[in-house]
Amino acid sequence: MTIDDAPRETLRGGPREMLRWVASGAAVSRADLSRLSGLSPSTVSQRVEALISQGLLEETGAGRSRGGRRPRQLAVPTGGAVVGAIDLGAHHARVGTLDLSGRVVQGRTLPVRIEDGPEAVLDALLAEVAALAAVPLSDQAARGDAAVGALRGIGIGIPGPVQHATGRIVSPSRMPGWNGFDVAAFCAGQIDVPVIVDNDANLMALGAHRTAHPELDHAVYIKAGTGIGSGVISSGRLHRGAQGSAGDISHCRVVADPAPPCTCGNAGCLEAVASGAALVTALREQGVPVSDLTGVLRLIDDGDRHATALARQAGRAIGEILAVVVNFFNPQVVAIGGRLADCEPLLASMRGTLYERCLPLATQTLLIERVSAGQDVGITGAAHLVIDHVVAAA
Amino acid sequence: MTIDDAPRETLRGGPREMLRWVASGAAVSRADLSRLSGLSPSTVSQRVEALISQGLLEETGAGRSRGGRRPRQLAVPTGGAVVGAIDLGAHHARVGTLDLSGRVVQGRTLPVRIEDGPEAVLDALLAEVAALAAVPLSDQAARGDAAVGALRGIGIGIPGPVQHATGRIVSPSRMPGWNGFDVAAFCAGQIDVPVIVDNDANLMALGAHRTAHPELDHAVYIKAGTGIGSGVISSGRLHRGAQGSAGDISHCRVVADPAPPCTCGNAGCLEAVASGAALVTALREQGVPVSDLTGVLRLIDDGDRHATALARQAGRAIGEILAVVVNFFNPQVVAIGGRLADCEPLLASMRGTLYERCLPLATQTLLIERVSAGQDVGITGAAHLVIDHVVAAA
DNA sequence: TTACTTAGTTTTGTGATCGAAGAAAGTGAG
DNA sequence: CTCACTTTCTTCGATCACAAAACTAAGTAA
Repeated sequence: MTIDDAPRETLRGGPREMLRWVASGAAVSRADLSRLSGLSPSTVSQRVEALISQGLLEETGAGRSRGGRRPRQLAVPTGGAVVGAIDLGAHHARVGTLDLSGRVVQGRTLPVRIEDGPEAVLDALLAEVAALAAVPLSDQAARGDAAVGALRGIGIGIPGPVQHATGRIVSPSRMPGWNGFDVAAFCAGQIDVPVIVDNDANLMALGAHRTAHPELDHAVYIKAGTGIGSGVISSGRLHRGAQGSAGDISHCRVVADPAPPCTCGNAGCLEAVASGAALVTALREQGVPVSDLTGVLRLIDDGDRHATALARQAGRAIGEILAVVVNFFNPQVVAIGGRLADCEPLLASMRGTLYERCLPLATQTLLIERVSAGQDVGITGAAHLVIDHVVAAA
Repeated sequence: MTIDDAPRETLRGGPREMLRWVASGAAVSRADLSRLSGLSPSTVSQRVEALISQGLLEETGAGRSRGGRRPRQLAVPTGGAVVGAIDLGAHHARVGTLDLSGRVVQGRTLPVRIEDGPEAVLDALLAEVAALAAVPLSDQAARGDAAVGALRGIGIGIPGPVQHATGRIVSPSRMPGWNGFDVAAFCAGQIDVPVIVDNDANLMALGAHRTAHPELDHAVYIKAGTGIGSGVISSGRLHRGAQGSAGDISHCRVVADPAPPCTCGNAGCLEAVASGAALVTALREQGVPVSDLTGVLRLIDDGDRHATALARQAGRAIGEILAVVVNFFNPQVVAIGGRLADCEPLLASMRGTLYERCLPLATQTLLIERVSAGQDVGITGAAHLVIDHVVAAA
């Protein structure tokens, strides 16, 4: 099953939002929800009623009084419905199940070999999701009568350009054998739940945004790992653009001398200058024996001159592109995630370039940060995407 | 009176949209409106009733039958309420009144001297608007009993950074004496109607979008005249960003050798390379005696080698920045307006650069065009902004 | 015990919308 | 000219999301 149109939160304080408030601890009682949502107590009561009857929320006894009647505490049921999520990377995939509030129930990291082709890779990952979903209570005693382990949908993040609407992969740089593959259709054939496919950077953006800044309207999240991508939040929603390729800045040209050739056939692409893969290649060409990004990061940590210089150059390159983006889009926050986000020299140069090249008005109140949520950002975003559809439809 | 928050079209087929449909001729009867809006006939009838009673719509007899009952024709009353609009430019201002459907009733171009300071300039322009609004039927016989010439609000476009929320101007490049001036507050003191202030590029974007592509979700409009700005439409709405500075790409750095100094203190800014002002300066430095942009455009038309080369360079510079924007934002359409939009060599280089530097996926279905609406795009956009507020509030 | 707070429910009302039914005003075939 | 059928538009409940008010529940503080 493929889902093409964006979810609409018809109602202020819709079901998703309520679930999230409760799950995050922002709301514990109906009264809290009423205050948060701005809805009247009666409406909230009615809503909560509906959510409870759907098994998406449960009452867990009474809380502390604050000078009046004690609140009836609400919680997202543990062991209830879950969604599956897959965050596919260049060498590893993060797979997990999450409850309907977006909290990770189980997460696992598996090695993958992209070059084995889509069928083999996806088969293995789907099997893992199915296995996780079937035993969501592995480490807890069975409890309650809620339908245990009902898998409501799967979200998949792909490290390359995806047409979200169709679920099809389009000309990926580093995924040989995947071009044109319809991930959504394939998965739909393997497992009978809604499958939503999106770019990994988009999912990171959504996950990070919902986790760290749900209240902000406009944000840009950069994912700098083996490749470079970005996800855009506009008016609180993921902006995908006309073809679903929004945020794909990997082949924007940056000044670099010499301009390194890119897998896309051009030279001087951001990805060819500032991605993890580019750093590895560049160091090797300088005769430094590194095998992968981990090695490069270790060298930088150790203060290696060449590696650090390259990191700085990468930071400037990212900053250069990001400066245009910030001027153009004027977001409230720019956050960088991915493995390169932990590289201090890179981050520092990026920040510097950004402040130097942006309109003062645009950087005046701009937050520039690191994506804080850890290895589960991707699957969190994927889950949110699925939840947004599944719960809204409920 | 200052208006701070964005308009929300709470209702599908809201009053504005209905007015626009009727005014544009897309709808002539209630039945048409029902088909267009997807609302039930009963709802439409009720709505139309309300609009008629507010004097925003009128019935003008019966139309042709199409095999059944004849439709009762609807029209936007001529000589009814109007909004005023001012599109301030570097040397001229376009001033006009528009009816509530966004159609220009009267338009006039006045010479202005920005350097006279905000009070003098705005006083003159407001006086002109007031004069126009007082006699909206100058060339028509008085007709009907509708309140004639009721001015419902004024929209103002400023050729520099504006904090839309407050109506304050922030560090403009080419507006000496205007920095920090609160246009909205000043105007509110002079004339007692809502005043909405925005950047001129934003207004051009809104005007062009509503005129040419109201059905598209994501668009970028470039205004290339004396300066360079852009306006962004995201999800059908003007995207202003965190500080209201979104779209301000004038000080993005581009490769240029030598990098010309910019008024902002940096060098190599897009504005310093590709704006009309930059072309004039550059030609003069080459010893070509031109006094203004008109002269430059004439030289290019005449095939002057230096001027044409500069125009091409400008086109490439704009294309370079636009390529990042297109990759990042993935719009459905990019349109260029302003006086430089008629410069063929510039346009050609821009297009070329864009296709060369963008992700194929992003340009695959991308429309690249010239803004077609003429000198009234700006005031049309301004009027739409005002109407969006005024009619929605009605 | 009394007064006050906070929490949550029930009842009733409002506004936007839809759907069904019907009224108004035609066309066109026989 | 009549009858069947269309198209247009209105009227009249029914529904849905939400709010306001009144009320119950269950506490604290004095």
